[in-house]
Amino acid sequence: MVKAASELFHKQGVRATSPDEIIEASRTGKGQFYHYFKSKEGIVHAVLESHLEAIKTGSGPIKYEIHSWKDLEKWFRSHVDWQMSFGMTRGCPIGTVANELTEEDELIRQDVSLIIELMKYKLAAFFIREKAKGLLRKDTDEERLADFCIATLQGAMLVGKIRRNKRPVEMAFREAMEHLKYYATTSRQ
Amino acid sequence: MVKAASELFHKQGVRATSPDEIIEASRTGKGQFYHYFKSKEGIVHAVLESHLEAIKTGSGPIKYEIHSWKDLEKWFRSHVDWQMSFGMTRGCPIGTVANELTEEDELIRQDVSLIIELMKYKLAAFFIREKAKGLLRKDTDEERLADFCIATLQGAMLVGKIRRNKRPVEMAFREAMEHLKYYATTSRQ
Amino acid sequence: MVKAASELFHKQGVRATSPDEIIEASRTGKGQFYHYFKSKEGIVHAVLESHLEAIKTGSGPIKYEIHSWKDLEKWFRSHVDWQMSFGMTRGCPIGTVANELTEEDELIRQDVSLIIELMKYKLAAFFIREKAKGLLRKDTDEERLADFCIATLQGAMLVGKIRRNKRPVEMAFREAMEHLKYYATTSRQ
Amino acid sequence: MVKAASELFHKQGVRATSPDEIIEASRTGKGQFYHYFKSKEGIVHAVLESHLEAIKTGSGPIKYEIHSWKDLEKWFRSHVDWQMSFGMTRGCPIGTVANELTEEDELIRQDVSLIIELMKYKLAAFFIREKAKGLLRKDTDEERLADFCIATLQGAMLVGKIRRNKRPVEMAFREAMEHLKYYATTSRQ
DNA sequence: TATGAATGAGGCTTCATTCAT
DNA sequence: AATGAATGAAGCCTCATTCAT
Repeated sequence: MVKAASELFHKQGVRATSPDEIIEASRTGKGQFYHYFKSKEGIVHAVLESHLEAIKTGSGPIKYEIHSWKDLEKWFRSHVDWQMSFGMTRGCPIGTVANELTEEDELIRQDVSLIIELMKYKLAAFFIREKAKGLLRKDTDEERLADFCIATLQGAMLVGKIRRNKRPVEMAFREAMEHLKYYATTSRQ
Repeated sequence: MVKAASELFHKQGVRATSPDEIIEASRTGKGQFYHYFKSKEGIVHAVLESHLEAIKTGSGPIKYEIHSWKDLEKWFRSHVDWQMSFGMTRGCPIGTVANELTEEDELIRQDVSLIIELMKYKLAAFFIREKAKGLLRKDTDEERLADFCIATLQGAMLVGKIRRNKRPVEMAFREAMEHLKYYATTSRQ
Repeated sequence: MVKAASELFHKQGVRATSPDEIIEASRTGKGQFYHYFKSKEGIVHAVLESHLEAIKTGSGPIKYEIHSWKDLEKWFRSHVDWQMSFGMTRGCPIGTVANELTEEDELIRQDVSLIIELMKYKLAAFFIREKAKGLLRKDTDEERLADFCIATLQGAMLVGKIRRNKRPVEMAFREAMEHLKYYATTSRQ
Repeated sequence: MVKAASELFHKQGVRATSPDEIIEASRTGKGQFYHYFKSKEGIVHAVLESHLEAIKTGSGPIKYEIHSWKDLEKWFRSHVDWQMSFGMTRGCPIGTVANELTEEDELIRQDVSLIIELMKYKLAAFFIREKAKGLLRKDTDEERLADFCIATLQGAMLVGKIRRNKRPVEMAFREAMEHLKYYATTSRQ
């Protein structure tokens, strides 16, 4: 059920997905839905929790355990690959939900915020370790780099969907990587 | 009417905005709406056209005539400032519309795509001019830089909305600027 | 539409009547209902307003212009007659709505309250006039008598419905009339 | 469970109370509910039986053992007091259930009818005894007086709830008492 | 006995659009 | 050009009840 919802939210957004549609896709009854999730917001929450879990545990198509520059490259890469598997018709599943937020959806906003922060710390952890190893410039702000990665990622995927084209995504990712590596290379100087 | 719709779409998204709401906000009648815009899609199109126009003509809060690094900095800066004026509760108005696209909305997708491309060429134009002046590394791919700018912009604003915080936006922008300037500084070497 | 709703509310109560049922009974469309009445509460309000009007103008089956003891008798009498026309299966249409009120229904409560107050003053007016003519004991509290009439009326009709029997209604009304007339007769002493 | 249901029915009516609500309020499971009461009608029946029992045995807040005019006064009085304890937001619990009856609810109607008849005979018993003692006019119809009491009671409490005010209740009760006592006083003549 | 998952009909409301004036 | 009444499909949710454990 959560899986069906997750898929639909990713495909067409939260607003465009009705409980009925989720119910039909998951072959259950109406009551079941409202038995497990008090409301539509409830299932959005559940879907986001499942995303959080996927990032934590490394299930899901994207691996967040980054231990080398190669891994980071792969992290970017797997996003494009995944997006391409949908013919460039979708963006990031989390970004898609996030973008639809309004001031009313404070609870959901917090869920998304938590996910973004987790992503951020997973990335920052890599930079911190690199710095500890002396492979990164001393004056690097690791969180800043993580924020930068996430922004580029989210934006690139959105543009990819808009343009239905992987090129801008790859271009943005390449520039981002180059920028990040610059911190590494110069550290060796 | 288009203005009212634009405001509502930015605030709460397209799907969450009903023709009735637009009609009420613009103090018109139902007939008017369907007279001028054949359908809801019609007004989305009109709103996007108005954004396109705003970018072209430089009306609107963001200036796309970039003639110096200062201007580019200002371009980023004015996005955060604008976002802050809504208490960090909204993202980019174009990104917000774009995000809700599904495979059905091909026409609207093209409208958004056009806007993104315009933005891109406005940015690329700056890099091209800089290169022409010999102030940018010869091997720079100007479009790539433009793609990178737009991705970072869209992503950063989205994260800003998610976190309800300007910090990650500023951080991402700073990194992006640093990266871009790197092309300039090294060009002097 | 209001008429159809009024009839259904009287027959089965407000809660047991769905907008759909009203819509079907009045042969309109769903949208029409919500176009005229913002909500179900809206039509309850409208129905109550129509009752208020009926009392004010004297349309409706009960006449509130009471100018003699005969009229008062007839006022009671016409209530039983009306109730009998439904085979003693219904109570007072206003009481029926009133009884379903909860603390949430403050607006509706005020509507009903207004009707009851109108009924009260129509009745009190008669007693006042009688007193003015010297046909009622000087120490009579006219409002009190009116309150008493309304209470007996409402209670008797409810009991009539419960028992499906006109007897208790008539009995209660007879006692009430006797009590009221006592004020008149003793005034002659 | 019956107690929880009774409370909820009194507060918001039968229709507005779902089995789920009763189950939650009584901290049981769904199965329990349908095990003990075959249906929602079943628990309404049980609640009414508990009211009947309360009147028979004199448990409950209202005493029906009336042996003096003082007791009768107290009978009326305790109703207002009880109603006031809910801030004049509720009517008579039996009247509330009764009001929602439709032609379908024949079984429940009979339950309520039985209660009303019991109330009636308890009251009539007092008048019969008074007459036997020669303290009531010979031509008094005791049942009629009882019907009158119950009607006034039900109606007054309903009006009290409508107006959220104890005054009309007290006024109606005072008139009723005066009327009843008139039978006693004149009997002495 | 006891628990709560499962069911699907139906309740209230909004939506996008068309029609009549 | 302008107004808002009319339409009915669909959206979100609750209800009363049954079933499986």
